[in-house]
Amino acid sequence: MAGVKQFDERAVLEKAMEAFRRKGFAETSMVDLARATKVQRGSLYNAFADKEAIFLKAYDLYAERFLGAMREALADPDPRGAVRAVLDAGIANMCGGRPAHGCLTTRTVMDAAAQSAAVRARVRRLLDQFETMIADMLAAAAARGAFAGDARASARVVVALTRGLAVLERAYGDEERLRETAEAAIAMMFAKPAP
Amino acid sequence: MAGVKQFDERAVLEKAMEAFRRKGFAETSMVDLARATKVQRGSLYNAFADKEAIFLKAYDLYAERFLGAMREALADPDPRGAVRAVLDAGIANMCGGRPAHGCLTTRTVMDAAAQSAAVRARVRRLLDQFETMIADMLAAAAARGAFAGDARASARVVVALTRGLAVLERAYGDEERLRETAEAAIAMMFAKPAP
DNA sequence: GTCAAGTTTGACATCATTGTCAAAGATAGC
DNA sequence: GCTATCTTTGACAATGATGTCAAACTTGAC
Repeated sequence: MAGVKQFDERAVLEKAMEAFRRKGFAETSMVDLARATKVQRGSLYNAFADKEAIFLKAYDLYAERFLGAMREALADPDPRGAVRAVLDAGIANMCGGRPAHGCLTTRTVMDAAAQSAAVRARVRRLLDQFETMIADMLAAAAARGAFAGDARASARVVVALTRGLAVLERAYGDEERLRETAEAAIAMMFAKPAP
Repeated sequence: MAGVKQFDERAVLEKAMEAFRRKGFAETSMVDLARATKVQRGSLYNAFADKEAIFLKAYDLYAERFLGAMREALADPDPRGAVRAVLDAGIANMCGGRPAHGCLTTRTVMDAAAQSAAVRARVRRLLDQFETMIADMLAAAAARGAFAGDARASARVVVALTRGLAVLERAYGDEERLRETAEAAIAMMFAKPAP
């Protein structure tokens, strides 16, 4: 059939996101995307500029959900609980799916083939927003006396930790291990002052 | 010329390592390797089985140096100082070069095209050895009463942190920022109990 | 009904990459 | 010097990717 668009752009981006999560930007070809979305390659080129354009839109979808999940996790007023919830949500995000999705942001950052200015800006923005959300939570806790330390710097540590967990997920594929590591990190970072 | 090998295998692997650090396993082609090593592509195929074989040998070279540097860093008997030295060495490792090398292990772990069993085993072994070195140091410190906590779990946190820093290096390309984040992490992890 | 506009489809050109191979060439050992 | 052996070199086939395009086709508007 022709004449009118045969597919829902949103649904296509959803499928494209799945594909990119599975194999990363560089390793996902237009043929892969066509297969995953059940839309002919030519139609994809007609609807979007190129692979990068599809990626950017799919990534926006991903970022929206990721940040939404993190915002929820950060609702806990106790900074320790909030950080635990953030790490838990991060682990759930990357260990979901079969085979496990992994972290799209981390994979994209490390992908030499995804180093266009637009892509770099996109992932940086997500990391910046993520960091700011955590910093805001910590700053609020500090204002109440529930946290001592530099909110911004500590937020960066938490972001770094989540990135590290994403790498270890790929290396070992062991969710339990990630949970233990996250727990240990929380124990170290929020060590109760000795009485 | 022909008849006898025109190149030093060690020197070739050195150059190959540079190339892999620059672009990662997947993005480095045999043509790239030929250019970088000044050895014809056919000669490379003659001397090694394929790209993966070259990578594995080059990675061994890298791992040897990385672990050597980390062993030195861990000589500091004070666990806080040792962890700082480890993070410093890690940052120096990935920020060296122009453009900065980045972390070869992290990149390889995240590279979907480098997921052969052999490559996976190689990077896992490096991470395991790294972790064990840190755990041993912490266990020794704990035995002297200079560290309280689970040495193994804490070592995993440190490894996770170094992986996270490697990701942030790629994302932001800002060494100073990495140093600040590392410092903040140490401050959080080795918080002095309140007097 | 006709037409303009947009979509689909398959084909095509181009390019990069991998891995193989045969021919040529040089060396070391005898 | 001869020869066996290994290396070099350039060519080649196969594969897979990207992006373009014209032709066929629908549909909605008039």
